[in-house]
Amino acid sequence: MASGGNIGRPGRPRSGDGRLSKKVILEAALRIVDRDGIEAMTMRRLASALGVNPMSIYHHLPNKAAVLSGLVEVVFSQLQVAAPADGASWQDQLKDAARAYRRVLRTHPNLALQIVSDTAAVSDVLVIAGEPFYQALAQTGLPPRSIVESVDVVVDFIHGFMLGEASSTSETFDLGPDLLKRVRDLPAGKAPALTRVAEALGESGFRYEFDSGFESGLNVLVRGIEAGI
Amino acid sequence: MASGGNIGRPGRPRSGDGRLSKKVILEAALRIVDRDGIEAMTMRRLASALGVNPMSIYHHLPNKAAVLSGLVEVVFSQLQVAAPADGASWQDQLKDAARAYRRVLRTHPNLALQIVSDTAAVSDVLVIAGEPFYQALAQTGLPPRSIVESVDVVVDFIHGFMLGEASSTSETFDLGPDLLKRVRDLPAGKAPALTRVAEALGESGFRYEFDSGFESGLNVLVRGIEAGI
DNA sequence: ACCTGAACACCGTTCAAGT
DNA sequence: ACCTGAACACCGTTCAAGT
Repeated sequence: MASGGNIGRPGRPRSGDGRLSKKVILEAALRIVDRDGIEAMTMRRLASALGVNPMSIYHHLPNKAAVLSGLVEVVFSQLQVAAPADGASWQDQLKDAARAYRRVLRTHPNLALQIVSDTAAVSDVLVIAGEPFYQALAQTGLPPRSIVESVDVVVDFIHGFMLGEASSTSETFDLGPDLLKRVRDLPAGKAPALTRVAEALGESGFRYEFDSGFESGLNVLVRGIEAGI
Repeated sequence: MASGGNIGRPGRPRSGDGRLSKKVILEAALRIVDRDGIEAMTMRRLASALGVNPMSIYHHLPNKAAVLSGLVEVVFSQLQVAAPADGASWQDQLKDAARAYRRVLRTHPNLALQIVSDTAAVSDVLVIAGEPFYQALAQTGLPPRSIVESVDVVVDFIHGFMLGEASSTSETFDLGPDLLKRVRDLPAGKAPALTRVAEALGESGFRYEFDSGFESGLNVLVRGIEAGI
């Protein structure tokens, strides 16, 4: 189904029949990025994954940058926010929009850096991806300018958060023991406030949970927006 | 001064005398990144900027990744927050810490992506860079766990913000006309809330100012943290 | 100890040629 | 119109050799 009426190995067009297209190229590229990381996505490896000459790709996409931008578009087009439950508060709608956005980025962690930094490619789709955020904030009664600023701070937070999350592998990022040790090795009095917090939390307390970290960030943001109304 | 008792062209050791060192290598690398961007920083170009064989660098730094991580450390070591004015509220201290952090990243915009994504290199210096944030939040009376979460949301916001700012060049990012056009080209009813905001602001209203965007983000965050006390 | 030259296994992309 | 092969100007890094 992925490549038309193809009876060969699934998902991989038999060389000769399944004509190359932007769509199949980007699908193959995304597969490489997801499996082996962004640095593995070279034009030559992409071509060989497609069973094709490296130069063939250039008939459908002008260069490597266009392939990567194309991937950003593909991923963003997958973003779907469930229509908000009718009775939901704007606070909950805003949080749902943020969670949906995070969910999409998490599906392709190896692409996160590209997504978050390829502003050109993003802004093409952002007018659609951003709608749920505007939808939620429209109900606050805030002036348009404040709505834009509120969306920005939420999106910036998500981007920053995703960078941290994407560069880690496990669900929980265990910097407890490591951080505690580093803090203790510090010249005395160099970072007293951090030291006090670290000692109070102890080893286990510093274990970072991405899910709860994300939620607590959302809480701060929502309350901050509320306070500005 | 940059390279010891050197009488040759300033800042550039005469080949032969000024022995290579991690320090001079990183200084040259940072110059390349600042001037020509991160992708221009190749081992071969770095070597030629130093007037040296490409392989010589490997005697002081194990590989290219180490050069880039080294740059992150160099930049972070420049971070200095002025000691807080004695009467300053924790809110103002937190904002000052954030502004100082942004200021450092802005000094090397071409390195922003690397800084924000090289978590390993960052965390080495973060125990020191983070202190002003902990200092400020210690005065809130929040429990240690909440302090950590508050620092995280602020830092994540700054990181996300910096990505947007670094990938733009001018002070003000003028997506007004462009965005308005794109919104109007949208299938009707596809993004009503965004459309309403965009029309209300008009072309000029959408002109994005990074400085005021950053400040309004800080305000939301500070008020959100206040509300959690 | 520090530096080098030649070499290897890659890159992205141009260009002229094939069907 | 689409695909290809050979070639160009690069990469990062290893290894053996020089001082």
